[in-house]
Amino acid sequence: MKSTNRAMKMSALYAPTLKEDPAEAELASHRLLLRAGMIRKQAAGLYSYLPLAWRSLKKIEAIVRDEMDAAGAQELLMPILTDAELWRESGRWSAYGPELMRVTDRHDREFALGPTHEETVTDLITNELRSYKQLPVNLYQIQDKFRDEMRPRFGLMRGREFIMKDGYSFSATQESLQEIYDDMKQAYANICERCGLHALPVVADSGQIGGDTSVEFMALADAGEAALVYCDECGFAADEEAAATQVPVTEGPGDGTLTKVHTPGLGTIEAVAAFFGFPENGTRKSLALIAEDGTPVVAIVPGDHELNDVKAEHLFGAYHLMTDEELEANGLHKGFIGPVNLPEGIRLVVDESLRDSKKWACGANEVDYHYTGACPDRDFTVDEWADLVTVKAGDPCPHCGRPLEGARGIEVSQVFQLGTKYSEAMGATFADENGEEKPFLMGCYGVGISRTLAAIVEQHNDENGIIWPVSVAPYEVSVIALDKKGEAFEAAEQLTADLAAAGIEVIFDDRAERPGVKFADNDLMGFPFQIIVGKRGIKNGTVELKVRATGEREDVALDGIVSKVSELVTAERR
RNA sequence: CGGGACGUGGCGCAGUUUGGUAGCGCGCCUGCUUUGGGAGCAGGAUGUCGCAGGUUCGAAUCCUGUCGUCCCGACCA
Repeated sequence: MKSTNRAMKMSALYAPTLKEDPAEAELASHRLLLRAGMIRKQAAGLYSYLPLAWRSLKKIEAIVRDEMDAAGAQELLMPILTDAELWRESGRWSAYGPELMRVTDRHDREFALGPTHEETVTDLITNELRSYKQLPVNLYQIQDKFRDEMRPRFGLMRGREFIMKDGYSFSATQESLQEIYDDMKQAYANICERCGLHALPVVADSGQIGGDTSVEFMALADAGEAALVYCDECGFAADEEAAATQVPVTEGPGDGTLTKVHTPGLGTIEAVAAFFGFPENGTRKSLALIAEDGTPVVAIVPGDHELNDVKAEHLFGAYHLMTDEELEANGLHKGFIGPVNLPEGIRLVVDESLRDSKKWACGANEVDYHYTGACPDRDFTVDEWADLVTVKAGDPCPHCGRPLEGARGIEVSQVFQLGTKYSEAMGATFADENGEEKPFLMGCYGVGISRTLAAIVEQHNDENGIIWPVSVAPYEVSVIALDKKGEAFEAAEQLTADLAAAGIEVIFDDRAERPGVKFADNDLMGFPFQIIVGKRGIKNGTVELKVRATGEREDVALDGIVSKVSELVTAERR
């Protein structure tokens, strides 16, 4: 089947643009996609993709398919509706919680609208893949996914229905899984690059197993929901919540003898540091909390750092900070908590970074008093040393020691080594070389297609609208006819046809609008190259070429414009 | 789910405090003029004021309930 490259007429295009910012949109991507007539909301977290957006989405999908196929993955398509039985087998019917969209058929049989397809794909292959000789297999699909988000937001960024590429690999050995995982990681880096996204592969899981078993690709953007730290020097990057590093600490004031200091009303780190004339890092932050099992705990981190919620949950389960009543019941005083003279029965857990520090400035467990020179083992006993801090910008890189940069990011994709989690739960096994039944080693690999679109807009826009990278632009070139008829209009019409014949994706702004309206709409929609055709230029045999990204314009001879634009476009197709 | 805000022509908003004939800008339709950065003049159409009850002679406005949307937080492509 040969596809014909047709030019689109903007007079017929369904892309209702908005002059004013929609009240509901805050984020640049959300606002601009709405304004450019590319998406419309159906309900919270549910969007229609209008023709322009759909073209861009199909281009992103094409890039993803190309990279997947090149890496040896095979595309298939599984049902969106998935049997509840499968979810019960894996334990996720309950574990997934209210986020799973559930439906019931006329026979009262339960189903879920797939939020991801580990169960379905495992069920699919389990009867067919019987031998290690058939492995590995790597399958993927691109389809709509459903998640009943507690808070859909930011337009396409977090929807209840969204387009995802989800892939799953089945291996006989860890080496094979690792190999596919590495290939997928590389493919994902290529995808971001080809979509014009500046993204970092970020360690997502602190890795109890060790090594990198999950990496998220974060498109850097201030609007991103995730905070991350990264190192420009060695390329290390980690989710702020997952990052682990040795935080440098300064010693507190004093000569090292335990000294009680009257600090009336100084119940904050800031006030105490100021009082001693010392950096906040020289103080110790003590937090009182109740672990999931009810144990009262005092957790201590360097004064200028925060307790990491995720790490704390690993240690204490579903913990909570003590309320005022609980503090009182445990004999603790808000603002003056510390490791010395801790009431009986309170477990003391301290961040690793403080292990070698011998002169602590900390609360005295007495209202209006602090200690300086408090020393572990001599003045108090630590029950457990653990990694507790939230790493922040400026902390040393765990690999090379240089200061980490901080940034925010949009998680556009993730690769993950699942191991035998699902295959074991669902009894999916194969026979190995020795005829022994073993659970498959699985990996899963996801790309948020619709989110990628939003992330691209987030990174590529200015006050006038979207600036599409050529590789994902709905049209590569727009031809703007300034006149509604006559010689110049006909020249524009002919030029459009010539560009289309040259294999360029072109849209012809033939609307009976004033020039200002056309310029504004074309900028808003963000076509990378605009060719402006007016009678002024046509008289001299020229048209004007405008590059959306730079705003540069230049007059180009009409008979040379097709080859010139072809060159420019081809150079930037990826 | 907790906290906050908001639902008024297609879009953006005023009007609600202090109840009394529903308004503005943009867009839309018609005509004339205009035509290289969101035109001008003239004329015109479009609203059960989210929904349901209630109070009142009278409700966009007050009360109760309900639905929806957005923002902040806990989860995730």
